[in-house]
Amino acid sequence: MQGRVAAKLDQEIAMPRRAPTQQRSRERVERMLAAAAALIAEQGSDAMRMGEVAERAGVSIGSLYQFFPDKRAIVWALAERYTAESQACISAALKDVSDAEGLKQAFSELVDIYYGMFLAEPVMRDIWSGTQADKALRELELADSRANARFLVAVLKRLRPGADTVAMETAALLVWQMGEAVMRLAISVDREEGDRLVAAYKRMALRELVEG
Amino acid sequence: MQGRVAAKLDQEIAMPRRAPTQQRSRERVERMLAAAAALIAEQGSDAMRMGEVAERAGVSIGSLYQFFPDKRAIVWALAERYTAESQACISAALKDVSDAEGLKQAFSELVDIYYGMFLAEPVMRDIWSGTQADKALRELELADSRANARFLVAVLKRLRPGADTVAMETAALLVWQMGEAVMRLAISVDREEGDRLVAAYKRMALRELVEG
DNA sequence: TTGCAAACATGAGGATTACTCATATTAAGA
DNA sequence: TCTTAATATGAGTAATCCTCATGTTTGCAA
Repeated sequence: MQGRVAAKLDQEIAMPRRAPTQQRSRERVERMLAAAAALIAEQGSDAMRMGEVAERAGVSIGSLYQFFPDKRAIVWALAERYTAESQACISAALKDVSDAEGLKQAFSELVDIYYGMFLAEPVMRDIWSGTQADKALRELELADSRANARFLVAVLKRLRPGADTVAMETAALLVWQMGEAVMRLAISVDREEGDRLVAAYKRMALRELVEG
Repeated sequence: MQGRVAAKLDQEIAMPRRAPTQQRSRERVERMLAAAAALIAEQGSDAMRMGEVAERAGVSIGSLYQFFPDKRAIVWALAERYTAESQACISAALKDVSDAEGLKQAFSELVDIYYGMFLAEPVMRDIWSGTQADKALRELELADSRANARFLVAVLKRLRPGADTVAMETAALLVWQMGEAVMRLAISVDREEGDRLVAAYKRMALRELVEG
């Protein structure tokens, strides 16, 4: 992304400049996000132009900047929604796992769901592909991975009560971040190889999680 | 990165617009790359300004564009040098490996060297952190991973002559790309956790490579 | 109902920056 | 020495993010 924006060396977390309080403005903010998502789906977030977002949302450029301090903040807001959704999903899937077989099943399903989302959701794919270049997004992804790792650690503690907690936390975080990397890789090669890579990752991660 | 450049939807591979043939211009190109590297080390490649690169290299902005079609091309040229260097290093380290113990030792050393480079080389760190956002760089990294994976596969074939080649290739590529991801993660958390993550990755990858 | 403050809306314009191009200069071969 | 291709220059172009002065609407208390 972004000329001016990137020049700012202090990449502070991008938050809404002003939270919309009225019904009218809340709807307008929704339209802005929807327009941004559509444009990202069409051309990618780098090619997304603020003027185009405003136009498509039916608002002025000024209104856009009333609620989003800069371009990154829009992408961040979309990313945050995705992480919130997926965290809920992951938490639910792992909540009741109590044995190795259950973990295998749940983890395998989660990976498939994630892979499917990466394949099908251009917006998500674009955002998480560009993650590494943006500090705020990188931090969001890391926080997300840590949260997901905690769900995994909870399961692991039930499976292997005796094992070292720090080692478990390390393994869980590793497994999760590797997963993100594998997804990015898998969607950038042809489908067949992508499938193989995801399957291999699944096997590898499960071995690590189950056997320690 | 960057306004105009990013807007170009056809992200063709960035190659020197004109190869310097005279001694004079070759030296100037070297100065440009050195200036770019210095600026990236200081502020990161996003904050690197073309005008600043030219000024620091002691050339005009026009000369810069004589040899590099755009900003990405400069970063790409630097990245390419790093991959060429590291590939030579990896090839050498794996060339004479013939048993599991040797693989463990060689792989472990390579990971340590890589990790050390990520920690110590701000330019390399910056470039590979931003990799995902730039198609040309992503392709370079993938090509690099594939090349390195081939070295690994050669070793694996010696270790386990009977095993499935495609599975080996998948595992090797996976291990390598995961390694890149782990390095990026490791340098973005505190040193202690980073060390733990790298160690866990090493163990995990070796188990996959040795045991299949 | 009315008045008022705060929230919201607007878009022309400022500022930055990647990149071009017409022109001038230098090197290399005939 | 002459000619041509390579190289050098930097003021100017275009694209785009973001600001801000000004106008409008909403919620609410008197």
